[in-house]
Amino acid sequence: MNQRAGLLALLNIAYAAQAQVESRLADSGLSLAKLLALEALADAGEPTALSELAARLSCVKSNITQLVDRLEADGLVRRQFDANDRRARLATLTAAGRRAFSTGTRVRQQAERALLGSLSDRDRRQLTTLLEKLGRRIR
Amino acid sequence: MNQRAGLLALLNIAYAAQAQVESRLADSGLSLAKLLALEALADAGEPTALSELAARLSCVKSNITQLVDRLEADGLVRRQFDANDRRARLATLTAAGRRAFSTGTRVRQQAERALLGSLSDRDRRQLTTLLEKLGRRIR
DNA sequence: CAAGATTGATTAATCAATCTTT
DNA sequence: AAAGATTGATTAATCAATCTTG
Repeated sequence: MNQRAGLLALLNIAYAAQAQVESRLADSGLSLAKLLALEALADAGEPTALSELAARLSCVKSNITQLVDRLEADGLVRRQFDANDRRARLATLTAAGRRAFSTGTRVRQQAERALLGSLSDRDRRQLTTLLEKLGRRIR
Repeated sequence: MNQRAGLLALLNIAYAAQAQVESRLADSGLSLAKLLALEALADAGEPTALSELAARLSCVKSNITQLVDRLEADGLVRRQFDANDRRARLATLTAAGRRAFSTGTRVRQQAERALLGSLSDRDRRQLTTLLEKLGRRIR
């Protein structure tokens, strides 16, 4: 994409920043999508229904089905049955999943500091404010 | 994703903004990826090799192959042979492609104004400056 | 019928491998 | 061998349709 002003500038930067983080995470066999799912599970602290996971990650259920498929294939997550509702599947972190979450989070924070650390405190505050304004207007 | 500070805030806003534009474009049967390809062709003003297109859109060649497949199926673009280099394929806009480019661009600009127009001139200048700073640091 | 989850199709991007032409 | 393009596999997301259970 171009570096023209406006929306495309925002998209270009965001995608470039994400690519940067993804490439760091890839060294640990993770993607940002996978890491955020692990984080949601870790935050929940207990087996979590896939539909609940979809809500927390604000995406569609079928996306979670496939993401959990891949996480399960990686051995980071396990599916369990829900004793209270036999329609539901619960996802839980495995030991490897907890390890991946903690190293992945460290990697992500490092990459994030490398990116946003190039801004001064004042610039970073300004950026946060502007993104908040935009965010309010969007949804 | 969460609305936590930092990188994720940037990604959330960017994705939301893009989704907004995509949904407007979808009414005309376009996506942002397709529109940007049409724009690159219109800007070039002449039949353009797919590898050249990949360079202009800064993506991988195989992506362009498939994007042009879809644009060709939509009747917006045609592949031609290159008389000077028989390895190359040239993409050209059809009449429908030129029309789609012009209406799509109007839709995009409208959507963009609806998004960024919520910011004051000063805020918009600030945002541009900050994105430039970030962009310099990233690549 | 509605909720939970899955499956299949499609878009969009990547990478690796391949095929043709230079 | 290198350049241009394509193909096939994979990740990630969406939507529509389906199946099971409530």
